[in-house]
Amino acid sequence: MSNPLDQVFSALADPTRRAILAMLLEDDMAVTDVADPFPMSLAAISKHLSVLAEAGLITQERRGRVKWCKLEPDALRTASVWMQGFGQFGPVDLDGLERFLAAELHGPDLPDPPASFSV
Amino acid sequence: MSNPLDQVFSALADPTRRAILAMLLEDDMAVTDVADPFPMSLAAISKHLSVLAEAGLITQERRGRVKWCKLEPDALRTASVWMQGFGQFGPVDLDGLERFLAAELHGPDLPDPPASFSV
DNA sequence: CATATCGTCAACCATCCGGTTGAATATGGC
DNA sequence: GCCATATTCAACCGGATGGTTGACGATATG
Repeated sequence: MSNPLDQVFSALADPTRRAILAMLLEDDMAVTDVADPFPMSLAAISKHLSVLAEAGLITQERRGRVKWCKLEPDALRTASVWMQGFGQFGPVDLDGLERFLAAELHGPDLPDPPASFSV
Repeated sequence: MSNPLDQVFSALADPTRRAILAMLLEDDMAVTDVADPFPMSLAAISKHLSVLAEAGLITQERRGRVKWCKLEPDALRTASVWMQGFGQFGPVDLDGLERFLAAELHGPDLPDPPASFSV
């Protein structure tokens, strides 16, 4: 699965990983802190972070004994460009955003992380 | 996996399915014709089409004994909106497009479908 | 009616995925 | 040196995925 689009899309296909990205949008975080709001083991989150890192969606820098995770939003660009081949999804489609949030918010499953960001 | 973002992203995570979408961008097609360029069974393609349909990325309409597959690019909008939360990937990022195509074209694996569209 | 075409269904298989647990490997602080 | 903290590793498990094959139900066509 070396294809970068494969990696990016399949990384994004998991709600836990999308939630992690949303958290990192607010600030860089240590692995332990990323794991905190999730109802699963630290090892599981560590694996999720590896997937995100291999897709290029985050980078991880070890400083001391803590490993800092940093969002790399540029990695979304290839995927975004690919999708744009199917129509123009302008950056400010507020209509679509509204419908999307409406559909999503009384939605599922996930824990409770940072709020304000849809998973 | 009822979450629509889960469905869309994981549908997009497979290169065969992305290739199918690219083919349907040019024209509606019957299942058999979709399957033609791929080195796998008709049943396999039929399953891929089901995945795409459940994600809302295509619709299928049976007319006579042939089932026509039609692209539904609107389904990409929720995913696109989600990604836009991470930065502004405007609809015309030609710089990114160029890098992306360069990286992709001497790329992988897939059969030979319609060309002109990166998988 | 007989036959060919279109597409799905069902069973099966190998592999991947998301999770667990427990042990192991740093590194930091006292 | 000793203990706690931060993170990964390794083995395991159940369920999803992507593919195969063969049989089947519809729909055209001669």
